[in-house]
Amino acid sequence: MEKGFSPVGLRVLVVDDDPTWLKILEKMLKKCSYEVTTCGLAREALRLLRERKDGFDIVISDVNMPDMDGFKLLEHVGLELDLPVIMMSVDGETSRVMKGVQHGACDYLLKPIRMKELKIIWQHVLRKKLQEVRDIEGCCYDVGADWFTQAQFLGGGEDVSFGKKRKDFDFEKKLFQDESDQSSSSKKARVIWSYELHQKFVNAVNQIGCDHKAGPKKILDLMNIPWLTRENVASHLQVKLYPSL
DNA sequence: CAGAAAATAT
DNA sequence: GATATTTTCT
Repeated sequence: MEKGFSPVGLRVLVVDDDPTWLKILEKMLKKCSYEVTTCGLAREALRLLRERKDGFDIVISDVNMPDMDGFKLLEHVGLELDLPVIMMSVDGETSRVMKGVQHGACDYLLKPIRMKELKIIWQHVLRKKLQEVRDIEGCCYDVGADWFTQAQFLGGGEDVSFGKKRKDFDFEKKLFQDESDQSSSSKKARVIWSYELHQKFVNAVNQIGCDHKAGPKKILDLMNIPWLTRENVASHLQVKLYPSL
């Protein structure tokens, strides 16, 4: 077991596409005397992690990022590096939290995040290390298929009435699909058109001017946002230009 | 590739 | 249930 484990200097990698949160988290984490590294792109994070194997102790990542689903990142990290990963998002939607945990997140934080919560994240690092020791010492786990029963229980948790077997079944079906199908290739993350982003959009449209045709392609180029797709712009354009339809 | 419309997700 | 965003189809 680690003799002198200390939360001080814990190497934390923070991943969030929102630069504001990145700054805030960095500041908070540093106050906790952690060593902080931040990055705004999931891919970048993955690159850093691969580049400096054993260079971080824990990862804190936002769930929905435009360039890559946070779950995918979580999966890769857990698989390739076996580091504890904490997921975070603004909403506490049950299905997503569940998904995060199922995919190996050691914790799920809700924004806004408080110091209190960050101060104790080192426990996950320690816990993981202790767990590894146990595993090595040969402790057998009964990997019973109880999760299925539990999922059923959780699924019906919000609606505890009988006679809804059909619905429950569908729910389980979805869970299964999550586990198998897209386990490696997650769905496209939704783009959140923040004021800032919309601003860039408008800017681009203006730059193109009234004389030229402001097609999604050109707008996209002018916005110069790496992870944004033409479709994203197209749909946004559709709504902003023909609000009534 | 652009635009409309249908499908989903939040 | 309304709204926001994605996917599908022409």
